[in-house]
Amino acid sequence: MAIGTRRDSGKRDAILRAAIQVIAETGYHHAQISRIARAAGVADGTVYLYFKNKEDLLLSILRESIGEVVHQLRQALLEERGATAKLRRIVEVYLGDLGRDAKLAMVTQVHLRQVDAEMRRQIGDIMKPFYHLLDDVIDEGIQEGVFSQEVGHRIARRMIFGTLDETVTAWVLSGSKYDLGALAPDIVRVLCYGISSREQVEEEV
Amino acid sequence: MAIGTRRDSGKRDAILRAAIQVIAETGYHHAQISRIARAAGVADGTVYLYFKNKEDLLLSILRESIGEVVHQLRQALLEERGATAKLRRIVEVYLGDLGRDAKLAMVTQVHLRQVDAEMRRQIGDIMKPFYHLLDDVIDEGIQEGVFSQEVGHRIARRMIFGTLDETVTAWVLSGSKYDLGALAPDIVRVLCYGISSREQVEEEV
Amino acid sequence: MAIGTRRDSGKRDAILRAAIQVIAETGYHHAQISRIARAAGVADGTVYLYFKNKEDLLLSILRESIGEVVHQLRQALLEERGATAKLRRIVEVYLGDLGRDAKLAMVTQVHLRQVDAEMRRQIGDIMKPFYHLLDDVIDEGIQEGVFSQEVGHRIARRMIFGTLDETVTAWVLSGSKYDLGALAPDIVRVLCYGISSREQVEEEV
Amino acid sequence: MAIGTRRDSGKRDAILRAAIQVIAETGYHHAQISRIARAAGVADGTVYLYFKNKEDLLLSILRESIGEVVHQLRQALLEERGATAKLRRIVEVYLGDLGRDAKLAMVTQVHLRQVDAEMRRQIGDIMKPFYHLLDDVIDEGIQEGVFSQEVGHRIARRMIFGTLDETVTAWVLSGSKYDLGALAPDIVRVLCYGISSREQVEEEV
DNA sequence: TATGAATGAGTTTTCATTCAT
DNA sequence: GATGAATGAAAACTCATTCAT
Repeated sequence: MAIGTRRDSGKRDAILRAAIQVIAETGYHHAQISRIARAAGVADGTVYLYFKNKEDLLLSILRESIGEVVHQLRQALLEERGATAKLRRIVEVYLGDLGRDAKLAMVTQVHLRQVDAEMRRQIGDIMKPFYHLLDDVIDEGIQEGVFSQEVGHRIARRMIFGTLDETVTAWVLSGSKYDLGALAPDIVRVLCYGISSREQVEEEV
Repeated sequence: MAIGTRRDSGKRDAILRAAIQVIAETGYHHAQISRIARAAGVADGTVYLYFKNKEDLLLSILRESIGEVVHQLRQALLEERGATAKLRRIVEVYLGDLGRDAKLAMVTQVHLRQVDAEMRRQIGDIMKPFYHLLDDVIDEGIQEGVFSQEVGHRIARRMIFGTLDETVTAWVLSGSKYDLGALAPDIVRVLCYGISSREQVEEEV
Repeated sequence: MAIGTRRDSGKRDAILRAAIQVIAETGYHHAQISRIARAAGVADGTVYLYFKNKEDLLLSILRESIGEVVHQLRQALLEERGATAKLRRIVEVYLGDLGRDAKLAMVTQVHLRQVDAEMRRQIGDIMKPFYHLLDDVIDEGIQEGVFSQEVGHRIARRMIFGTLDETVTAWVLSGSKYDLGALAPDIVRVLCYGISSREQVEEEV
Repeated sequence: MAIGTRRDSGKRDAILRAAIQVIAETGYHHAQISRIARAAGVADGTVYLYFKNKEDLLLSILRESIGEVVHQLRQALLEERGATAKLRRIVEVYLGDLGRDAKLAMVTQVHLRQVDAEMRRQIGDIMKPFYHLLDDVIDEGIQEGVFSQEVGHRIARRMIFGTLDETVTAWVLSGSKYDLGALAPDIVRVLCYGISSREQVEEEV
């Protein structure tokens, strides 16, 4: 995503790209710094000129990719009116972005999880802007009256994020063979209306 | 859950229980076999009389706990009529069981993920019976006309599992302070009807 | 010295002896654990069953050799009457012991010093019993009236220890070619009467 | 001492001073060239314009400071008549100079020793002029009849140097809190007459 | 069955030194 | 003379697993 699109510090980008490549192939614990360095065309020590340590390198991948998603989302949401439209856009951008970079998705969905408690906390911090974005849209929907106020913020957010996460992980683990972005409309529908049929809902109404 | 309820081979159970304890405390990678053995009151080598290796020990924890959940669910679902009631029961039992054993939940939700791609595949295999159970209930709901046939099986299953998973993980990471089982009704509602408000749905209908 | 004379834990002694050998040959910083292990006929990991780390291994060498010297000195001093006789015995045992094991002397006099401040503090702690022994003899001499009470404890102790240390170091660095123990009588005389000639002293008296 | 007193090549002096400062604070092995360079206000590479390598930098500190001591001693000894007076002056200048620069003393007494055998040999070479100075005074004393000819040159020199060295090291390690130079008279007395009391000596005479 | 002493493979990180500018 | 980005060699320590008893 964002990584590598800027012109400055070519080596830093090269290392990040190489890291995604190598981690996607071999997993976090088997991704040796020396392999990443070789793939980036730099010496081992050069990695440490740009990243504090291996952990920092991994977190930088997440930070910059999720940062880019959040950045794109902020732009995109300016164009949308209404919480439902904004939620749709969130799902589209999230699945679209990850669906376009299977290697990055492999790293964030699978390998990034192979870390200890301390790193998980840091990952949580990095994800916060995305959570806040979701929360804001949920808030807006409740204000507008299009989202149920009976469903708590937290439950709504966890459903949305849990569904997206499970969807991307399943796509990655199955080999990234189908078009992930194409699932967006169905995902949005199920997030908004659940799995119940219309008839069922009408009856209850 | 299932672990320790049977009377045979007390050492095997002792080792499994010790493993859950030690992994919950220190994480998978820091959970040394020697520490687990000491906690179980056996020698290091004895662990290898009951489990092929450390990986097998970890998978056994998941296999037996998820196996017990599935077993309980099968019993429970016999008492329920209608797909919606069955889905409700699944959520109740799942959240109830994990909510009663925070250490086990910590292991399955957090530490179990810190493994490589090959183990992820095996975890998928272990989870299959649970997925099938979900699929059967979704099927039944579509037949009955209470679940929408427009929503695909896979998307429905991933939404349900993704939501449950994210809910349990959030509970574990926040310190298991509140009653997880108490969330079941809200979770069921959001799974069935989504986050949209009733008024919104009526309008659309 | 003490190392290897006891019958228990043959591997621990083997590792200590190998460490003295390898450190004497290559210096502390170049003495790789794997080389020490190979020289001792054990696996690398075995070293860590007996010693906490490389630093602990080095300190153990000093602790046990100086411990043995102090032990021998305590025994020997029981046989002596008078502070001068005791001082003579200290010098004899000290030079005699180190003079009999050039490799050990090389380690304690040269390589052991190549360590950081924290280890130096620990070395100081290990040397304390030896310093105390010196102090006790100096005290006794002053009581008896054979040692000058004008010379402070500390200065006396530093002269004695500084002279012994410099003597052993010079012997080691020159290749341990002569008989170190044979220097004892001259050393004792210079410690007691200094470098002044008798005539000079008489004149002043 | 000598460092920084000459007007030429300000950078060389700046680097030497910075090196003493940084080594005194962090120890030889932790004193990175980049830190020394930063403290001196020059680039890393600049250090190598003035010193062959890190080892050469360290040896230069010793060479120039001991060189200055020897130079001062040569001047001072011209003013003295008699071996005893000269020895007194040596002790005064040595303890006085080091006592005035605790950082430099820390480097020469503690950190400078943390080096390998090869550097030890070079350190020995640098110390030679000081040893020769001692030897000359001892010679003179024997000629004059004030120093005993029974005590060998080497033993006398090692006692003198060992005592001085141990005294300075103890001062440095205890935090340089007291006046080192003030110890000179007591040190001289103990070097000349040893630790024996006058009564004791008279009896023996 | 049970023990536990012994094994040995495997990798991040630092930092003195170089050299193109 | 001066810079500082880039280099790359080098080693301690952990811990899952084995196997003789």
